[in-house]
Amino acid sequence: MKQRITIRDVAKYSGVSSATVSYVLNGVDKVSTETKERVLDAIKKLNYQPDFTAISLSKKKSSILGVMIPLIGGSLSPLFKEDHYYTEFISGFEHVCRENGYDLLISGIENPEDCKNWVKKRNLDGLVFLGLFPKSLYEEMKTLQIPIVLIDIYGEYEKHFNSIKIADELGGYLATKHLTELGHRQIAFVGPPQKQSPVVSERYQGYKKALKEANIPLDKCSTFECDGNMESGYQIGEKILQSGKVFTGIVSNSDILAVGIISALQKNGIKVPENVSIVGFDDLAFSKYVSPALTTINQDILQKGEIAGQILIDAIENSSAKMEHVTMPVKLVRRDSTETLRK
Amino acid sequence: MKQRITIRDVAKYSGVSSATVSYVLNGVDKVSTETKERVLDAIKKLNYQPDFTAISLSKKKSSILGVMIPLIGGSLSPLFKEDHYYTEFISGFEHVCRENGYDLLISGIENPEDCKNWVKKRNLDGLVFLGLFPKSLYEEMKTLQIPIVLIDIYGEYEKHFNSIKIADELGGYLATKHLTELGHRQIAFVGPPQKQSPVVSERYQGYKKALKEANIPLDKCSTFECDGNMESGYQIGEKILQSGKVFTGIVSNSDILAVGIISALQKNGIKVPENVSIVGFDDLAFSKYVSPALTTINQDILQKGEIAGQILIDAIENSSAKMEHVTMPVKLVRRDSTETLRK
DNA sequence: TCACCTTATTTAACCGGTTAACTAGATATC
DNA sequence: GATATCTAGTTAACCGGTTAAATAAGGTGA
Repeated sequence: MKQRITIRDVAKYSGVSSATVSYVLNGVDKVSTETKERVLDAIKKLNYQPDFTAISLSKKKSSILGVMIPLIGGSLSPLFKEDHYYTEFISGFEHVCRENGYDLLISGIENPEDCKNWVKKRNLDGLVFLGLFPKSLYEEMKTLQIPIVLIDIYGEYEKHFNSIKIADELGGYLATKHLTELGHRQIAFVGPPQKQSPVVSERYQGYKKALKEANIPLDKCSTFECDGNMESGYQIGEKILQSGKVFTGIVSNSDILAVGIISALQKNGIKVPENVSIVGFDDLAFSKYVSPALTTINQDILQKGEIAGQILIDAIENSSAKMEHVTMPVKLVRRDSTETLRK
Repeated sequence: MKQRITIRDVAKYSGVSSATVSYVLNGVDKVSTETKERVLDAIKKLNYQPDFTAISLSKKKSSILGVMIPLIGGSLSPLFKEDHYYTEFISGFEHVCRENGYDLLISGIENPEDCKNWVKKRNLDGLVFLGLFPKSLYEEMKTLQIPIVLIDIYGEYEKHFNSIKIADELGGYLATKHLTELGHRQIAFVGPPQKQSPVVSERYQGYKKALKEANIPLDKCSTFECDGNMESGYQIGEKILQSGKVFTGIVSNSDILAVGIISALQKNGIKVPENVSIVGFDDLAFSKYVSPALTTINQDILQKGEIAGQILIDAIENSSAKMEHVTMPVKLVRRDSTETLRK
């Protein structure tokens, strides 16, 4: 069995103590230039690779960041499976992690205890919460001594953690205004229950605002509640048709939902955008290529992931770092799922 | 600063040595029932959580499995961002990991050295390669003493590692046969270059076989090469139109490509399936909901991830485990992107 | 010349577990 | 009754790093 090259091997080879090697490795300014060179030489010659496990143990710092994703039914939320949001976010996050020597651990979390234990057992240095978790979890997290970033979370817990979100209300507003400007006056809003998700609530506020500006009474429109996945969008699409009400415009809380809705409408002979215009939200990678290409509210998810990583790493390495609350911009991207109202 | 509860605290509390606690924790049959109870009681009372970092160091086993994803341009492959394949796989993989007390680390890999060092520095217990890597990487991996699972890899390296793949040739055959049975005789095959990807090559073999069975000379058809992402599919869609040749059927190497192709066709006034029938490959979560819903070759990606996890964990925990080579089934799922050839 | 800093380096304890080797007492074997 | 084997523990070294404290050598100032 091939033995691992340890710091002591390097020490022996270069004729110094292991402490000196460690100092060289950590850039502690205590070592003479020649010794340093000898050590670095030995490291190269022996192809020494530090063992992060040992470093973690003694420094109590793992250089690992955790990405927490809600579990539903014991499995990563169905959303994870179908929503590019997660992968785009993780791509950005991973990039920053890698560039700074951190690794990322992904885990589904079912209850607060699990999460806390997970952090403890792995000595995680930081955490990002990707998705909506029960309140008790945030409560538990307060007692954790590591930086945490909440993504897309509103409410009381913002105070206690770093947070990144987007201009959700503006997004809802822009989406709706786009439709009113195209002449639509019967506009439905589709999304998960606002009580569950403040993000939806924010977007809904924007929706209401745009309706008001266009002098459209709220009672001419309707809100449809559903889960966040495509299947749910499909079902809500059918429900809209069965509702008896006629809508010429739909504001969807996500592209994922929009795709499901469009699928249901088209299956029932309703054409998008000829009969119904629909605006999505997120501008996922695939939204440009579905048919019709989605008009949607763009957010830079990749960058969101990068910022999350930066905030965490900054907080870890720079103890004077302040709590961060970032609100990222949104913009309307016009494609083919919306058009001027036909008389 | 709150101190961590260690095994020695538990030992002191229950009046035994730390070794005894360790034995209890590891189920070593050396401890009397009463002592065991006392220890377990102390663990509960003190809310002791083992430190996996320390365990990793002494056992040289981290309980962490690595998921390696190719980097392109320093960032997780663009495919990762848009292809549900990855998330579905990871969902399955994560599930098995979690149930067995493993965590998963995700990292983009640029070159073989990185990968090897990564494994060393984190003491990873096992690895899954998700995507296509340069040959030199597999070569390097041979020297690693941990179980590895290759996903969708053909060729010489199969011998040295566990592998999971699907019946690719059959898939290509079924997709093509479906089109010939619908009366199509001008059928294009679209996918990444076969030289790069043996998976594509396999599927192409199936395609050829089906054409032959239908007495369609190969030269009436064409192969189009592209990358694996949607944008690439879109471009190839336009290229097909510009090629001057007329195809009524397209076999696409993936749903991702198919969506891009359809997008391009529709933008140019070509209707799917009225003018062109197209068969995808993978049956991703969203393929049911795009318009038209994709006829495609289904594979169970979630299960693929689960099997990958099982193979790794089995190999880690059971030293007598043999090398595994799994070929998973495929089946045609008929939806709306294909129809009988119109005269 | 002596006391006092600096600087470069070593020593050794520590992080929180595991585990081989040892021990003491009880039980079995001949 | 002497010896071997089991059982239920303990001791202490070890995993591979870090780091506070000790040390040795050289340089300064009075």
